[in-house]
Amino acid sequence: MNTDTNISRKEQIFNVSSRLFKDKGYMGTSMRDIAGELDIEAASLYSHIKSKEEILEGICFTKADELIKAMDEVNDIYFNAEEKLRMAVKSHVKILCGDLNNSSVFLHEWRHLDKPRKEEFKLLRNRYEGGFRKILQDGEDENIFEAVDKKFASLTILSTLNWITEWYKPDGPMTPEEIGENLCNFILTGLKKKSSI
Amino acid sequence: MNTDTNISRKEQIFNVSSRLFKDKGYMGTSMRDIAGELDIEAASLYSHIKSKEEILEGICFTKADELIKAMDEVNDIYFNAEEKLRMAVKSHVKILCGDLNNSSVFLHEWRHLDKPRKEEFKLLRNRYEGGFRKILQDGEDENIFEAVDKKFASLTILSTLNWITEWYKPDGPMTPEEIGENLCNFILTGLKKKSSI
DNA sequence: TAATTTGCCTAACAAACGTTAGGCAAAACT
DNA sequence: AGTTTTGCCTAACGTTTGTTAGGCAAATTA
Repeated sequence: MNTDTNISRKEQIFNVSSRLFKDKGYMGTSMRDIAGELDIEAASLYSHIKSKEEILEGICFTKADELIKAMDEVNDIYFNAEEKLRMAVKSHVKILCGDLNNSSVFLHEWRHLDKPRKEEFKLLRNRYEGGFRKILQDGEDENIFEAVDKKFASLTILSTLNWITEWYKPDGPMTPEEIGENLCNFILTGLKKKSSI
Repeated sequence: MNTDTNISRKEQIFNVSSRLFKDKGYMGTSMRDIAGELDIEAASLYSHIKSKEEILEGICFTKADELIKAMDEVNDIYFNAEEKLRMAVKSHVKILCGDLNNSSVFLHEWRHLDKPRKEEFKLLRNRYEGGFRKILQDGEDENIFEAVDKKFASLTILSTLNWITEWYKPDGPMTPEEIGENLCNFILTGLKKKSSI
């Protein structure tokens, strides 16, 4: 029945939680809901975790780290801005699509973190967005991208990418790679200097 | 102090609620929170409304109607696809920016509607998205847009537009009209046939 | 002026919430 | 073998939740 037979109970709790948080929201999901999915009592969860917030924290910060790490790699490996942007977009899409539940929680439920952790999270997120801003700036310096407002453009790009979690279905007609490819083209047609087409 | 002095208490409740729902989510906002903002007791709210859900319903469906009505108008007035798309995008941005709180609730909190109302809502939303799909199809038929997957493209467009509510500030440097204009250009560069540039 | 409606109040409700305490059997170690 | 640890249990806690009942003064209507 449960295919998660060889992963720890703690991981099971996180998996179940991220699914429920995605579907009903952090605030709409009770400890009893989570426990119910695992056929145990709510109180039993506390043998494995410290609090409900710990689950949300774990999900949000793990995902943030994953994205930031991927962005750092892109900046290490590639040199020209177009290539960087292509790879950044693709790995963003890949990370999101590969883990829809956690990604959705990362994108929408972080605001229910308590005050200090929330500020910490926003710093991380801004650092990640900064990665995109920098790539856009590089492209402008290299004279291959239009001069655009970096904040505006990076948020527009991310908005396009993030909405994927709302409609992407793993068994749908497009693979994450194809989606990434399409979105890249869409974004780059808007960004590239017309003279270079 | 309260500039809402000549609007009904019911409207005040809706206004306050949409702000709180946006900031803390529907599930994170209690009737006592709402009442507190109006300096009355939670029980007093029930002189004006039937339930908490009624507030959420009101916000979500009012906004949905507003958007659908605007889309119908666009299709009535304009004829060629590019013009239609420009106007659809602009009125979408205008409606969102003109009422950030309600828009944000409309976009993110609808899933907390109860079962039957939620299904009803999803139908409306799909009808609205259908408006965009149709415009894209028109453009393809008129031979001015690239042939693209309509569902994919319309969702990509909407994702770009909807993210506005996350960062747009009424006192920021750009007006909703300018934003709409920029986003139109961004989207249309990606869509228009290269031969027609 | 009398009657009615409006808009708030206090008090309370049952249910659901996150979490703690203490216990107990089975599994894991020494 | 005896000891410790693990992972669950039941029971309960204090709080917060949406909502109802009933009352009462001020505003509105007749």
